[in-house]
Amino acid sequence: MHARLLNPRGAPVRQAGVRAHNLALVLRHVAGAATPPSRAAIAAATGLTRATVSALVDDLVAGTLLTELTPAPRAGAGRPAVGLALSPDGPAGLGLEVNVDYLSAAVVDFTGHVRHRVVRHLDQRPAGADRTLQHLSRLAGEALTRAGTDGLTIAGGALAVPGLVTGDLVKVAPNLDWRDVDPIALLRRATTFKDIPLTVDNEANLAALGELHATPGTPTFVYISGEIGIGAGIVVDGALFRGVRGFSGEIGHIPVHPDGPACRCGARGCLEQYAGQEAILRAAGVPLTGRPDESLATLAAWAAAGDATTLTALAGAATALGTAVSTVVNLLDVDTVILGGSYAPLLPWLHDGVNLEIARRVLTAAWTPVTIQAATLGPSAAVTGAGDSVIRTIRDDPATWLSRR
Amino acid sequence: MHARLLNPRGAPVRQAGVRAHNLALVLRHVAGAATPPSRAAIAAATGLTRATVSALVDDLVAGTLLTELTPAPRAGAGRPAVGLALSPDGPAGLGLEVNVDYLSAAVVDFTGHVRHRVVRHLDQRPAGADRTLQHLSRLAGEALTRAGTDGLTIAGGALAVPGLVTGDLVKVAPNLDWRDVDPIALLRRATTFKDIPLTVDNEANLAALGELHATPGTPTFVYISGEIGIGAGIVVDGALFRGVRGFSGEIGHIPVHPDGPACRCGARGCLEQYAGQEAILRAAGVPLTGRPDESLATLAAWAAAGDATTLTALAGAATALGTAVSTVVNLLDVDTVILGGSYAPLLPWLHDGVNLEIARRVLTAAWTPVTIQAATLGPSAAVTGAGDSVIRTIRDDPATWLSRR
DNA sequence: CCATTTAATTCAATCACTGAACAATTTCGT
DNA sequence: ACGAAATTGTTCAGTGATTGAATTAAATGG
Repeated sequence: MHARLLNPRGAPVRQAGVRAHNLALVLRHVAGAATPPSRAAIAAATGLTRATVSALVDDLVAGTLLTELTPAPRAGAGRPAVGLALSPDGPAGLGLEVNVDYLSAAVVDFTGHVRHRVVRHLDQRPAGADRTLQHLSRLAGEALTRAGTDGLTIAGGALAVPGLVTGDLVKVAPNLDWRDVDPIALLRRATTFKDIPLTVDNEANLAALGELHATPGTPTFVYISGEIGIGAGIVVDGALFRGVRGFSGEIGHIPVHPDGPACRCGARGCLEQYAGQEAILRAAGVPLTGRPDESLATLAAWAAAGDATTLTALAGAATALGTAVSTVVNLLDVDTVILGGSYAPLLPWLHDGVNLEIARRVLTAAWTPVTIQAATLGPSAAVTGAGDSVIRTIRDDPATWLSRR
Repeated sequence: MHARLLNPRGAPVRQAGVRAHNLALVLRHVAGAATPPSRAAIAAATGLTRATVSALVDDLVAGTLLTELTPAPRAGAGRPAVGLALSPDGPAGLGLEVNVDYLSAAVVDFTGHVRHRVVRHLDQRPAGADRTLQHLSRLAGEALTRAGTDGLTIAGGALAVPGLVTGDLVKVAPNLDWRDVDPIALLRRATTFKDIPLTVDNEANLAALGELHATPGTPTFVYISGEIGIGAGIVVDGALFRGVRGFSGEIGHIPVHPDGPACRCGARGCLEQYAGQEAILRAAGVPLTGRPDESLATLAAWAAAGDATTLTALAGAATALGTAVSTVVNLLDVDTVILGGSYAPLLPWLHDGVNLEIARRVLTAAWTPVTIQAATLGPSAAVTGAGDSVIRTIRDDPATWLSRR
């Protein structure tokens, strides 16, 4: 039984590649361990020899990715083990988010903890990409100076956008009215981002990554983000499934009733028309104040009070959502669906309806019970996931990071 | 820029792993080359040195995976290159297929060519798993003796089944009326399969693999198999997407009209009710003789003759299929859809309807044109794919094969 | 017929991991 | 209190795979 090395597209592998792999292996083990493991424990768990692990750990400690803890009081005889843990002083990631009614920035340290987070609630629709990103730059500046006083090094930044992203380009963000925007170019005008590498991704994708790391033990799931639009992030075996161009997860435009009401996208009967935030609010009769967060609070309050119209509205949304989720499960055979965005607080009223549809429509429901759960990160999932995604690239491939310093 | 080694689940990597990877790299390059490359050409293309490539090629030739061709007449000066090609005498794969109205076995050699193929048309529904697999054993015996006279070594076998497969167990094959069948155990009763490793997989999955290798250059697509049921094989970046338990691709039970006619699965309005073989034949008024192949031929003939009822039936199926395909594309962002099974010969009458729905319903259709094409392998896609899947495991990881001989 | 050119092999050097021996540090038993 | 036992971590020679330069092999061309 020997390990298989899979290098996605035909690149040769030299000895350095072995080292790169094993560095990642050790780092992953430390990150996933319940309690700070010793070098010997890592060796036992990974199958590497203690000698090799020592050498690898030395490299990782020198690169500030790992820290040695003070020897813990140990049970039994023997030299006390020095525990190893991810270094809180290691490289940190900057998460950025542009959304319809707020901007946000966050600093996530190498252990995955959110060290700083700033939010500005403000309708971004009238501003336009240019001013919005200028505003975001200032917000990011605040977060970065705070990170600086902590002595953190920022390894990179990731921007979450509610729209279709290919590469680093935003093709369309319908609710922001963006088209073919290059947000990195616009952000780089600020001196704050002189030499920080930046990436852009869809909001649901990054939120899904955030949830992935917030709930270890569920490496395969679909995250559904219910905002004004409905997006999904598909995570398979701990990795985002992006599709050929990066446009995967457009669950909001799955046809639920092919001849249903017209959708903004030009088609008819899309999921958004039944389970989108605005559709639910309208069906429940909640007055649209222009502040989605307030309207949503009202909806939840009415539902909690048992208002019949509201409950009917939510039941309808749940059925439509359940139909779409059934489609997803039939196609992808995922066993976990995480409901995020505005769905998270509404889950108590959605849960049964969604489950009923799944029981009806998913062919394999009998053998593969599907778990529906609320997102744990709440509204900050996307920024957190964005910051997290930066440090994940280092965690997944520490060798390149170490060689660059 | 150095290569990343990713080992899916934390196994350590030693030098032998490097060799394993580079063996696969060389083999893949030879397999994908338009014309038999020399050692020097491989070195140039892969980035390895000529010395290394020589060593690797020697191993592969010794293991009968590669053969040296007689030096080709070369243009220009210099020592003539000896071309390298996949060996037709290398390990071969046995493909097996159980379907509703036929059994089939095929031998695929290491180059991917089908060397032998046998088919028995016979309704399997009354037989039951036990007798069906006994019958298949005999059929496989024929193919294997023929392979033996060719001097081929059979490395393993794969069985295609129209049903839900987890691991090596068939949970359900509705149209065969199988439940919790262990086909490998039943096949192993025959001495034919004394020590050949066997696997089982869904028919659409294996057909998709067959198409993958028959149409190089399309590493990401969805293969839709229109038989009595409708299944799909999802191929992403050259690999099957199986889902958590292996139940992915159940496209036949995507809800098209959630309140539509009842389906065998217990739900309502599943795709199968609109675009399944029986639904189309019924709508077109083709008499059901019990021989699906004959009925299908009649349908095609009537369509070609311009029969109005038939054309309406096909248009309806196309719309439903297009709705389901739109869902798939919205979710997975694939750019190619391959229609196989009974859909392949009907494509001329389905094409426009499917495309129309995609244009309407796929949000990103403007930037990601979706190609709809007919399967190239025809009805033998699954057996071929099954045989192919065996030699693919060797091609993807020649090192383990070499070490086992 | 010899210079040129391209292909393939040989061989010392390098790099990462292994395995065994060793050093370090603690607990346990008497 | 002290040595035996246990456990962690390091050192070092050995092994396997790749590199790179030198060498051998086999053709063309003037």
